[in-house]
Amino acid sequence: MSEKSVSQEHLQSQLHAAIVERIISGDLSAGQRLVEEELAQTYNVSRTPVREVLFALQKDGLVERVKNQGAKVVSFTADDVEEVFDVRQALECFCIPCVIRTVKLNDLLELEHRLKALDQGTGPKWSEKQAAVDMDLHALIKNGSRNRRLIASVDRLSLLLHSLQLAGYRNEEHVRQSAREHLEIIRALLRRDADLAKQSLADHIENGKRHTLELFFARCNASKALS
Amino acid sequence: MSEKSVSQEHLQSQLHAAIVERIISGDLSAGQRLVEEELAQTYNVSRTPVREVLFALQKDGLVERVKNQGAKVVSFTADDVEEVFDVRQALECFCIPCVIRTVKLNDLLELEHRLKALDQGTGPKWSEKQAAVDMDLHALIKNGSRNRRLIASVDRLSLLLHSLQLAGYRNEEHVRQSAREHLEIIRALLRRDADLAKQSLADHIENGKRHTLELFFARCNASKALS
DNA sequence: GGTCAAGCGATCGTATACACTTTGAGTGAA
DNA sequence: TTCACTCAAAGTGTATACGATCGCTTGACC
Repeated sequence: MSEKSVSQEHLQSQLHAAIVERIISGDLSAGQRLVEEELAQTYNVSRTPVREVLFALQKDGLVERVKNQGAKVVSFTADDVEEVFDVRQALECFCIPCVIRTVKLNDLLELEHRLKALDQGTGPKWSEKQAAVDMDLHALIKNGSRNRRLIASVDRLSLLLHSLQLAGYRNEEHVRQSAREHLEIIRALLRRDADLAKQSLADHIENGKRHTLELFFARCNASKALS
Repeated sequence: MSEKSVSQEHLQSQLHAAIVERIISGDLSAGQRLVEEELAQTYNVSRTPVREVLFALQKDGLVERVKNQGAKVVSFTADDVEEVFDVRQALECFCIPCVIRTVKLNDLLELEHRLKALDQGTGPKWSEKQAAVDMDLHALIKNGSRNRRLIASVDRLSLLLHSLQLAGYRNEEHVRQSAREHLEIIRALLRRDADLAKQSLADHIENGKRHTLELFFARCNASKALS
């Protein structure tokens, strides 16, 4: 009540955001138990809203709950990573025909322009800008579906990947390859070539999966080495 | 405590099942308010588990909740129906390549056999048997993906359709057409022809969407006529 | 007569209290 | 030593109580 500035609006929303943030930032690591009473004290609330937030996080796939045993942050396996990427591929590729019908030419051209501008230069915020293009392109695709359920599903999957710090990081070679793939997708869309765009997007997501799995295994081995 | 026989196992699970059942059976109709205290009294429990169940149902997409205003059974629009079918199409078609790799020949042949047996005869439980084949074929496809997240997503979507009593019912002409489409899909799978199987499945789901929308509009007009 | 604000009831959000389940450490006997 | 059992501690599941919010009605004022 004292340090919190905007404690007006729905404890649960704040709590949810706070805990998601802690999971995504890695402050709460995979497998860690989430004891209701502890969280309640941490945030100066009762167990009731904490329980409901844990419930929501379970449905989001960020925590696992076992009856009478409580909740813990999910631990992903390599299979999980594959599954998430595959579902994402299924959904995003499905968007393509609708995207081709509904996308605004200017949006595509702008993305293409930003990509070309980034092609040579390696300015200060180069990789952040690349990541921004990546996000915008994928947003353009999923939003192009005009299907709120599909959009929500893709967002859930993205959240899962973020929660594992398995999104975002790429080494320069990966980023460059990714950029080339983005350009292919955009050009296929510009040509209204649905099949090519689908194929390019599928390849792109498949590569993303491969890179993520490498990162995943690298981390696994790192943590094994510690023990 | 008195009339309930097996009140041992987790109130929430029982409650969840009970309320889902009431929504699917139509006992709780679209748009109907779900007041926590009422439900609590109906089932002789406190508001606490009721709240958590409503929370879960919201995440399942079966009820809508507005802060400080409570929950009500979702009302579907035609757009919602389209969205659900489209996502299902995206997911199930994506399964095909994996299905072709992993499916057991006998399972396909058995389905084909059952379909052929149903082709002419119009025995007593004819349409139930057709519906069973339908379910088994779609189960075979989604399970063939070996992707638990994808399977869970498809199941959620099916639950949504069931909740609107928009699944299951078909007139004889629809059922016959559906059976023909099933046969096409199975034959494409038997030939290991992924593209053809995808196309057949996509067409099949598209037709299902059309029939469901007809049913949906028929019901809308019927309820308009009442008012 | 219409409009807007205060009051009221219904209902939700949160806090607290109690009951039940699970876990694991400790004890005693084979 | 090992196994089985007991029992306490930790933590979840459920019930109840209280405070907060929203929509509707009422009544005064324009």
